[in-house]
Amino acid sequence: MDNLTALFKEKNLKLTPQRYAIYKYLKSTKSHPSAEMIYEALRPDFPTMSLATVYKTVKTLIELGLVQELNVGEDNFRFDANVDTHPHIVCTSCGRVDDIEDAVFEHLNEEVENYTNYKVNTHKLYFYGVCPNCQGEL
Amino acid sequence: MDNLTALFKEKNLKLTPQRYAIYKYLKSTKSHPSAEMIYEALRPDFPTMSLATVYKTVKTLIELGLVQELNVGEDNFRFDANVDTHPHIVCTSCGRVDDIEDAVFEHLNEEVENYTNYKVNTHKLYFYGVCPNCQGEL
DNA sequence: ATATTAATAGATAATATTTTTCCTTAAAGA
DNA sequence: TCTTTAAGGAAAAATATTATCTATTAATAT
Ligand SMILES: [Mn+2]
Ligand SMILES: [Mn+2]
Ligand SMILES: [Zn+2]
Ligand SMILES: [Zn+2]
Repeated sequence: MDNLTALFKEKNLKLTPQRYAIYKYLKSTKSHPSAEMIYEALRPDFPTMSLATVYKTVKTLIELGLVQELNVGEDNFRFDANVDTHPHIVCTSCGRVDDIEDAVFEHLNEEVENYTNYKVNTHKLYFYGVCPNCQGEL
Repeated sequence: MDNLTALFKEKNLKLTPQRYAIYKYLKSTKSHPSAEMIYEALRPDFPTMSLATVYKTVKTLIELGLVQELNVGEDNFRFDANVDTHPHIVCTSCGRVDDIEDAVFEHLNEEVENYTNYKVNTHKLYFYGVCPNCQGEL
Protein backbone atom coordinates (compact mmCIF):
# COMPACT_ATOMS: atom_id res chain seq x y z
CA MET A 1 0.00 0.00 0.00
CA ASP A 2 1.67 3.16 -1.15
CA ASN A 3 1.78 6.60 0.39
CA LEU A 4 -1.03 7.99 -1.71
CA THR A 5 -3.44 5.26 -0.68
CA ALA A 6 -2.55 5.71 2.97
CA LEU A 7 -2.89 9.47 2.83
CA PHE A 8 -6.28 9.35 1.18
CA LYS A 9 -7.51 6.78 3.64
CA GLU A 10 -6.33 8.86 6.56
CA LYS A 11 -8.41 11.80 5.35
CA ASN A 12 -11.44 9.68 4.45
CA LEU A 13 -10.99 10.57 0.81
CA LYS A 14 -11.61 8.15 -2.02
CA LEU A 15 -8.79 7.46 -4.40
CA THR A 16 -10.82 7.47 -7.59
CA PRO A 17 -9.40 6.76 -11.05
CA GLN A 18 -9.88 10.43 -11.94
CA ARG A 19 -7.94 11.65 -8.92
CA TYR A 20 -5.22 9.13 -9.43
CA ALA A 21 -4.86 10.05 -13.09
CA ILE A 22 -4.73 13.77 -12.41
CA TYR A 23 -2.08 13.39 -9.76
CA LYS A 24 -0.05 10.98 -11.84
CA TYR A 25 -0.23 13.35 -14.78
CA LEU A 26 0.95 16.27 -12.70
CA LYS A 27 3.79 14.15 -11.35
CA SER A 28 4.80 13.14 -14.86
CA THR A 29 4.89 16.51 -16.55
CA LYS A 30 7.15 19.54 -16.28
CA SER A 31 4.73 21.77 -18.16
CA HIS A 32 2.93 23.29 -15.15
CA PRO A 33 -0.49 22.85 -16.75
CA SER A 34 -3.68 24.79 -16.03
CA ALA A 35 -6.94 23.01 -15.19
CA GLU A 36 -7.99 23.24 -18.82
CA MET A 37 -4.68 21.73 -19.96
CA ILE A 38 -5.02 18.83 -17.53
CA TYR A 39 -8.55 18.28 -18.75
CA GLU A 40 -7.43 18.15 -22.39
CA ALA A 41 -4.44 15.93 -21.63
CA LEU A 42 -6.57 13.33 -19.88
CA ARG A 43 -9.52 13.49 -22.21
CA PRO A 44 -8.34 10.59 -24.42
CA ASP A 45 -8.24 8.25 -21.42
CA PHE A 46 -11.15 9.83 -19.53
CA PRO A 47 -13.53 11.12 -22.18
CA THR A 48 -16.40 11.50 -19.74
CA MET A 49 -14.50 13.36 -17.05
CA SER A 50 -15.78 16.88 -16.46
CA LEU A 51 -13.72 20.02 -16.04
CA ALA A 52 -15.36 20.51 -12.66
CA THR A 53 -13.77 17.28 -11.51
CA VAL A 54 -10.36 18.60 -12.50
CA TYR A 55 -10.92 21.76 -10.49
CA LYS A 56 -12.23 19.85 -7.48
CA THR A 57 -9.36 17.39 -7.63
CA VAL A 58 -6.55 19.92 -7.83
CA LYS A 59 -8.11 21.72 -4.89
CA THR A 60 -8.15 18.47 -2.94
CA LEU A 61 -4.55 17.74 -3.90
CA ILE A 62 -3.50 21.21 -2.77
CA GLU A 63 -5.19 20.73 0.59
CA LEU A 64 -3.34 17.44 0.95
CA GLY A 65 -0.06 19.22 0.27
CA LEU A 66 0.56 17.16 -2.86
CA VAL A 67 0.30 20.00 -5.35
CA GLN A 68 1.03 23.71 -5.39
CA GLU A 69 -0.61 26.51 -7.32
CA LEU A 70 1.31 28.92 -9.55
CA ASN A 71 0.35 32.46 -10.52
CA VAL A 72 2.52 33.55 -13.35
CA GLY A 73 0.31 36.51 -14.29
CA GLU A 74 -2.13 34.85 -16.62
CA ASP A 75 -5.87 34.88 -16.12
CA ASN A 76 -5.78 31.33 -14.78
CA PHE A 77 -3.84 29.20 -12.34
CA ARG A 78 -1.25 26.54 -13.09
CA PHE A 79 -0.42 23.50 -10.99
CA ASP A 80 2.79 21.78 -9.98
CA ALA A 81 3.20 18.43 -8.23
CA ASN A 82 6.61 19.55 -7.04
CA VAL A 83 5.63 21.23 -3.79
CA ASP A 84 9.09 22.40 -2.86
CA THR A 85 9.63 26.14 -3.03
CA HIS A 86 11.42 26.60 -6.34
CA PRO A 87 11.69 29.36 -8.92
CA HIS A 88 9.96 29.34 -12.32
CA ILE A 89 10.58 31.16 -15.54
CA VAL A 90 7.90 32.24 -17.98
CA CYS A 91 8.50 32.81 -21.67
CA THR A 92 6.77 36.08 -22.49
CA SER A 93 6.69 35.05 -26.13
CA CYS A 94 5.11 31.57 -26.12
CA GLY A 95 3.85 31.35 -22.55
CA ARG A 96 5.68 28.20 -21.50
CA VAL A 97 6.58 27.88 -17.83
CA ASP A 98 9.76 26.05 -16.84
CA ASP A 99 11.49 25.17 -13.64
CA ILE A 100 14.86 26.72 -13.07
CA GLU A 101 16.92 23.69 -12.20
CA ASP A 102 19.56 23.73 -9.48
CA ALA A 103 19.11 27.38 -8.59
CA VAL A 104 18.63 27.64 -4.85
CA PHE A 105 16.98 30.67 -3.30
CA GLU A 106 15.93 29.23 0.01
CA HIS A 107 17.95 31.84 1.86
CA LEU A 108 15.56 34.53 0.62
CA ASN A 109 12.97 34.01 3.34
CA GLU A 110 15.50 34.63 6.08
CA GLU A 111 17.21 37.42 4.21
CA VAL A 112 14.01 39.35 3.80
CA GLU A 113 13.08 39.09 7.47
CA ASN A 114 15.72 41.74 8.08
CA TYR A 115 13.70 44.20 6.04
CA THR A 116 10.20 43.61 7.34
CA ASN A 117 8.25 43.02 10.54
CA TYR A 118 6.34 40.16 8.96
CA LYS A 119 6.89 36.59 10.05
CA VAL A 120 7.97 35.16 6.69
CA ASN A 121 6.90 31.63 5.77
CA THR A 122 7.46 31.13 2.07
CA HIS A 123 7.81 32.89 -1.25
CA LYS A 124 7.06 32.58 -4.94
CA LEU A 125 9.62 33.69 -7.47
CA TYR A 126 8.80 34.07 -11.15
CA PHE A 127 11.29 35.14 -13.77
CA TYR A 128 10.20 36.43 -17.17
CA GLY A 129 12.20 36.16 -20.34
CA VAL A 130 12.49 34.52 -23.74
CA CYS A 131 12.95 30.77 -24.03
CA PRO A 132 15.58 29.19 -26.31
CA ASN A 133 12.96 28.20 -28.90
CA CYS A 134 11.57 31.71 -29.15
CA GLN A 135 15.05 33.26 -29.25
CA GLY A 136 15.69 31.31 -32.44
CA GLU A 137 12.62 32.70 -34.13
CA LEU A 138 13.81 36.30 -34.19
CA MET B 1 3.16 70.92 -18.96
CA ASP B 2 4.07 67.90 -16.92
CA ASN B 3 5.27 64.48 -17.99
CA LEU B 4 1.87 62.87 -17.84
CA THR B 5 0.31 65.43 -20.17
CA ALA B 6 3.17 65.06 -22.61
CA LEU B 7 3.06 61.27 -22.56
CA PHE B 8 -0.67 61.14 -23.16
CA LYS B 9 -0.41 63.64 -25.97
CA GLU B 10 2.37 61.67 -27.61
CA LYS B 11 0.16 58.57 -27.71
CA ASN B 12 -2.97 60.45 -28.79
CA LEU B 13 -4.65 59.56 -25.54
CA LYS B 14 -6.93 61.91 -23.65
CA LEU B 15 -6.05 62.81 -20.12
CA THR B 16 -9.52 62.62 -18.64
CA PRO B 17 -10.41 63.41 -15.03
CA GLN B 18 -11.05 59.71 -14.44
CA ARG B 19 -7.66 58.66 -15.75
CA TYR B 20 -5.90 61.37 -13.87
CA ALA B 21 -7.66 60.45 -10.63
CA ILE B 22 -6.92 56.75 -10.98
CA TYR B 23 -3.26 57.34 -11.65
CA LYS B 24 -2.96 59.90 -8.86
CA TYR B 25 -4.65 57.50 -6.46
CA LEU B 26 -2.30 54.67 -7.38
CA LYS B 27 0.66 57.01 -6.94
CA SER B 28 -0.61 58.06 -3.52
CA THR B 29 -1.29 54.68 -1.96
CA LYS B 30 0.89 51.84 -0.77
CA SER B 31 -2.01 49.41 -0.55
CA HIS B 32 -1.66 47.79 -3.99
CA PRO B 33 -5.39 47.97 -4.66
CA SER B 34 -7.45 45.81 -6.99
CA ALA B 35 -9.75 47.35 -9.61
CA GLU B 36 -12.67 47.03 -7.24
CA MET B 37 -10.72 48.76 -4.46
CA ILE B 38 -9.78 51.65 -6.76
CA TYR B 39 -13.40 51.94 -7.79
CA GLU B 40 -14.59 52.13 -4.19
CA ALA B 41 -11.86 54.56 -3.17
CA LEU B 42 -12.74 57.02 -5.93
CA ARG B 43 -16.49 56.63 -5.72
CA PRO B 44 -16.97 59.59 -3.35
CA ASP B 45 -15.30 61.94 -5.82
CA PHE B 46 -16.49 60.19 -8.98
CA PRO B 47 -19.86 58.70 -8.14
CA THR B 48 -20.79 58.13 -11.77
CA MET B 49 -17.56 56.42 -12.80
CA SER B 50 -18.06 52.83 -13.88
CA LEU B 51 -15.95 49.85 -12.93
CA ALA B 52 -15.29 49.25 -16.62
CA THR B 53 -13.55 52.59 -16.77
CA VAL B 54 -11.25 51.52 -13.95
CA TYR B 55 -10.37 48.34 -15.82
CA LYS B 56 -9.84 50.18 -19.09
CA THR B 57 -7.73 52.83 -17.42
CA VAL B 58 -5.38 50.51 -15.56
CA LYS B 59 -4.85 48.63 -18.79
CA THR B 60 -3.97 51.88 -20.53
CA LEU B 61 -1.63 52.88 -17.71
CA ILE B 62 0.10 49.50 -17.89
CA GLU B 63 0.62 49.89 -21.64
CA LEU B 64 2.13 53.30 -20.98
CA GLY B 65 4.53 51.77 -18.48
CA LEU B 66 3.09 53.85 -15.63
CA VAL B 67 1.64 50.98 -13.64
CA GLN B 68 2.44 47.34 -13.06
CA GLU B 69 0.16 44.40 -12.34
CA LEU B 70 0.61 42.11 -9.34
CA ASN B 71 -0.56 38.52 -8.97
CA VAL B 72 -0.30 37.52 -5.38
CA GLY B 73 -2.45 34.43 -5.78
CA GLU B 74 -5.90 35.87 -5.27
CA ASP B 75 -8.68 35.61 -7.79
CA ASN B 76 -8.03 39.14 -9.00
CA PHE B 77 -5.19 41.44 -9.96
CA ARG B 78 -3.67 44.26 -7.97
CA PHE B 79 -1.98 47.38 -9.29
CA ASP B 80 1.11 49.35 -8.35
CA ALA B 81 2.24 52.74 -9.67
CA ASN B 82 5.77 51.89 -8.63
CA VAL B 83 6.97 50.19 -11.80
CA ASP B 84 10.42 49.33 -10.52
CA THR B 85 11.02 45.64 -9.94
CA HIS B 86 10.58 45.27 -6.19
CA PRO B 87 9.50 42.49 -3.84
CA HIS B 88 6.14 42.30 -2.08
CA ILE B 89 4.91 40.48 0.96
CA VAL B 90 1.39 39.18 1.44
CA CYS B 91 -0.21 38.58 4.81
CA THR B 92 -1.86 35.18 4.57
CA SER B 93 -4.10 36.13 7.48
CA CYS B 94 -5.61 39.50 6.47
CA GLY B 95 -4.59 39.69 2.81
CA ARG B 96 -2.72 42.98 2.91
CA VAL B 97 0.09 43.43 0.43
CA ASP B 98 3.13 45.50 1.40
CA ASP B 99 6.33 46.56 -0.24
CA ILE B 100 9.51 45.28 1.28
CA GLU B 101 11.47 48.48 1.68
CA ASP B 102 15.18 48.69 1.02
CA ALA B 103 15.60 45.03 0.13
CA VAL B 104 17.39 44.82 -3.19
CA PHE B 105 17.17 41.72 -5.31
CA GLU B 106 18.15 43.14 -8.66
CA HIS B 107 21.04 40.74 -8.93
CA LEU B 108 18.58 37.85 -9.23
CA ASN B 109 18.04 38.26 -12.96
CA GLU B 110 21.70 37.90 -13.72
CA GLU B 111 22.22 35.20 -11.14
CA VAL B 112 19.53 33.02 -12.62
CA GLU B 113 20.87 33.32 -16.16
CA ASN B 114 23.57 30.88 -15.08
CA TYR B 115 20.92 28.23 -14.53
CA THR B 116 18.78 28.59 -17.65
CA ASN B 117 19.00 29.14 -21.38
CA TYR B 118 16.33 31.80 -21.25
CA LYS B 119 17.13 35.44 -21.90
CA VAL B 120 15.97 36.84 -18.55
CA ASN B 121 14.31 40.25 -18.49
CA THR B 122 12.58 40.69 -15.16
CA HIS B 123 11.07 38.88 -12.23
CA LYS B 124 8.30 39.03 -9.67
CA LEU B 125 8.97 38.05 -6.10
CA TYR B 126 6.20 37.52 -3.57
CA PHE B 127 6.79 36.59 0.04
CA TYR B 128 4.03 35.17 2.21
CA GLY B 129 3.82 35.52 5.94
CA VAL B 130 1.96 37.12 8.83
CA CYS B 131 1.91 40.88 9.25
CA PRO B 132 2.62 42.62 12.58
CA ASN B 133 -1.09 43.36 13.15
CA CYS B 134 -2.11 39.76 12.66
CA GLN B 135 0.76 38.47 14.78
CA GLY B 136 -0.69 40.39 17.71
CA GLU B 137 -4.07 38.75 17.35
CA LEU B 138 -2.90 35.23 18.16
C1' DA C 1 -19.51 -12.06 -3.28
C1' DT C 2 -23.04 -8.86 -1.51
C1' DA C 3 -24.76 -5.22 0.97
C1' DT C 4 -24.13 -0.72 3.17
C1' DT C 5 -22.74 3.83 3.37
C1' DA C 6 -20.57 7.90 2.53
C1' DA C 7 -17.82 10.36 -0.73
C1' DT C 8 -17.48 11.76 -5.37
C1' DA C 9 -18.31 12.29 -10.54
C1' DG C 10 -20.66 14.62 -13.79
C1' DA C 11 -24.12 17.94 -15.38
C1' DT C 12 -25.60 22.25 -14.71
C1' DA C 13 -26.27 26.57 -12.60
C1' DA C 14 -24.17 30.17 -10.22
C1' DT C 15 -20.54 33.44 -9.11
C1' DA C 16 -16.74 36.50 -9.82
C1' DT C 17 -13.61 38.92 -12.57
C1' DT C 18 -12.51 41.08 -16.68
C1' DT C 19 -13.53 42.43 -21.48
C1' DT C 20 -16.40 43.98 -25.18
C1' DT C 21 -20.04 46.50 -27.42
C1' DC C 22 -22.55 50.40 -28.44
C1' DC C 23 -23.96 54.87 -27.99
C1' DT C 24 -23.28 59.35 -25.91
C1' DT C 25 -20.14 62.66 -24.07
C1' DA C 26 -16.30 65.44 -23.74
C1' DA C 27 -11.08 66.44 -24.39
C1' DA C 28 -7.99 68.49 -27.58
C1' DG C 29 -6.79 71.31 -31.11
C1' DA C 30 -7.91 74.51 -34.87
C1' DT D 1 -16.85 78.16 -30.99
C1' DC D 2 -16.50 74.13 -34.01
C1' DT D 3 -14.81 69.68 -35.42
C1' DT D 4 -12.81 65.43 -34.66
C1' DT D 5 -12.06 61.46 -32.34
C1' DA D 6 -10.91 59.16 -28.07
C1' DA D 7 -13.11 57.76 -24.07
C1' DG D 8 -16.90 57.22 -20.50
C1' DG D 9 -20.92 54.68 -18.90
C1' DA D 10 -24.38 51.01 -19.13
C1' DA D 11 -25.12 46.67 -20.23
C1' DA D 12 -24.03 42.35 -22.22
C1' DA D 13 -20.56 38.95 -23.01
C1' DA D 14 -16.67 36.22 -22.13
C1' DT D 15 -13.64 33.51 -18.82
C1' DA D 16 -12.36 31.15 -15.03
C1' DT D 17 -13.81 29.00 -10.99
C1' DT D 18 -17.11 27.30 -7.52
C1' DA D 19 -21.47 25.43 -5.80
C1' DT D 20 -25.52 22.48 -6.12
C1' DC D 21 -27.82 18.32 -6.93
C1' DT D 22 -28.47 13.49 -8.02
C1' DA D 23 -26.69 9.10 -9.62
C1' DT D 24 -22.67 6.42 -9.20
C1' DT D 25 -18.99 4.13 -7.08
C1' DA D 26 -15.04 3.33 -3.83
C1' DA D 27 -14.33 1.53 0.60
C1' DT D 28 -15.50 -1.37 4.22
C1' DA D 29 -18.02 -4.79 6.67
C1' DT D 30 -20.77 -8.80 6.45
MN1 LIG E 1 7.81 23.78 -11.00
MN1 LIG F 1 4.76 47.72 -4.56
ZN1 LIG G 1 9.03 30.71 -25.82
ZN1 LIG H 1 -2.32 40.63 8.44
